[in-house]
Amino acid sequence: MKKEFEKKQLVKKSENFSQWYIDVILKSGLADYAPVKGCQVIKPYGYGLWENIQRVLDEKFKEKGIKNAYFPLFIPEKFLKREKEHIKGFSPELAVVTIGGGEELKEKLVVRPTSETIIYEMYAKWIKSWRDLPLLINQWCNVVRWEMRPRLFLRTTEFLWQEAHTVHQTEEEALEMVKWALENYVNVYQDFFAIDGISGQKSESEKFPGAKTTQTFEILMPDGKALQGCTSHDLGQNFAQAFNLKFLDKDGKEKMPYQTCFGLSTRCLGALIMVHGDDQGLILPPKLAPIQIVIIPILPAQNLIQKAKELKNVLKEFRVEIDFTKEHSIGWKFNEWEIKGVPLRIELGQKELKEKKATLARRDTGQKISISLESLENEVKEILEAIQKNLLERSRKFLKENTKDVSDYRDFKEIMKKEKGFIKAFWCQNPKCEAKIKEETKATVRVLPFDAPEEKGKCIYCQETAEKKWIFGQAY
RNA sequence: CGGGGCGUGGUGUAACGGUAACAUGCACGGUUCGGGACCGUGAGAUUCUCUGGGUUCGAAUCCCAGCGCCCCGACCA
Repeated sequence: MKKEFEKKQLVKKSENFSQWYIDVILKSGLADYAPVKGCQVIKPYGYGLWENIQRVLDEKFKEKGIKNAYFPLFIPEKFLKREKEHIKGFSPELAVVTIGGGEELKEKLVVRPTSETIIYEMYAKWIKSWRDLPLLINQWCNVVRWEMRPRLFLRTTEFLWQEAHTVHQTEEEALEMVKWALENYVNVYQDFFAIDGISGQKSESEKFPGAKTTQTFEILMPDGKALQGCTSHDLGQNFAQAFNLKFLDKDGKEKMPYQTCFGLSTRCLGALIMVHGDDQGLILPPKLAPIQIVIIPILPAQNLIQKAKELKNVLKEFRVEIDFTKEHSIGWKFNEWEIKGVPLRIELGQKELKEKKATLARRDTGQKISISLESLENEVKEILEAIQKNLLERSRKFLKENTKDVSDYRDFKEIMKKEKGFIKAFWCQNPKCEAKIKEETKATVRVLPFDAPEEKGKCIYCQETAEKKWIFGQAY
């Protein structure tokens, strides 16, 4: 009896983090393993989360004038080869179609790992005049990258994302877009995911293959490892050159435009799961939760069900679900909805009904509060906001507590061996030091924070002169 | 690609070389329900234990080969 009971429990987050991560995804119904290695099925509950993220981002893109379009899944291999860095970066992880309709293809087709090349091939055709710029297009799609070591959400062979590709007349305008895109992501992470991180620039070795510079938002996971939350790239004229993008400017001269691209993938769900979840399961921030409130009638009594329906109506501005099921005990239901991470639970029993009250249970703190039914709507609103805020604060606190200023390489090694986390340290920007540090500590340069002050210091590794402190961490 | 683990009802497991069992889940009926309740009935492996060989009177079990998945590394805008 006891044994079976325990089997249904999750592994403790603190005891076996990676097993907990898998358990919580499978048991909460976010996703399931697919029959193909490295591939997963995103189940309705997980897809609901993704849809909420899509909705938020899509709205912001449209406000900015970015329009959605769709480009093909297959990319002629030769397109990818046009930009040297690009093909070098992606070739190890490409899936390639060699047979079509039963016949060997003369020109192999790559299943897109990202769509720069096929999109820019089209852009070259569409852009003629300065009047065609800026060209601001986004697509929601799937991409395939044949990674050796897949992990649910974090690195699946096929994943979903959004990739925006913009073309501008001037470099200033392109840089403004790169900045806007990153800030937009950061805002979404903070306001909706309730996750804080560090935004800044990638090192030469870590940037996107083919980009001039890459900006990113680095998030710290509870196990001390870092996760890149999104990317925003300044492509300069690299691809414009490779794909022969030109336009006639107002002055009648033919010019080469400047490009950017930026993306966010379903990997962000991995961050969401890890950052907020606890031993009981997921904890979803109210703004993204597919179900914000679950109402549980303690008994399947008619008057309780009736009341639950009334309450749902009162709370119609929220995403509410009533648990009508009769099969399970109340304890079972509580646990089930906790695994699913629903931010707020409303318990409704005869006791509450008699007192014209409801019992509210917060998922983030476990706290139970008795609320008068009359003021329910306002109270619920406030509590959901409080949960959202609390989650962000927790994330901030964790980030702060686990970002350490280090000047001695011995300390650096020690920290990376034990608790990990972010390390702030001077780096001379020599790739050799970067490589050595990675070899010796598994940590890589994650990001140069935008707010890093100009200072005088010595590289943590080689002791040569360095001007900025970079953030190091072990990456997912 | 290296190391490890595992392939048996949907899931988790069991079975000395002797002819697949238990739990859970599922379906139906009933009793329950304030933190993972219970009773009864039933379906579900089924050319039976991932595939292909071998040993044997007899293989889920032993041997060989392969395949697959998971975990840990290496790799990874």
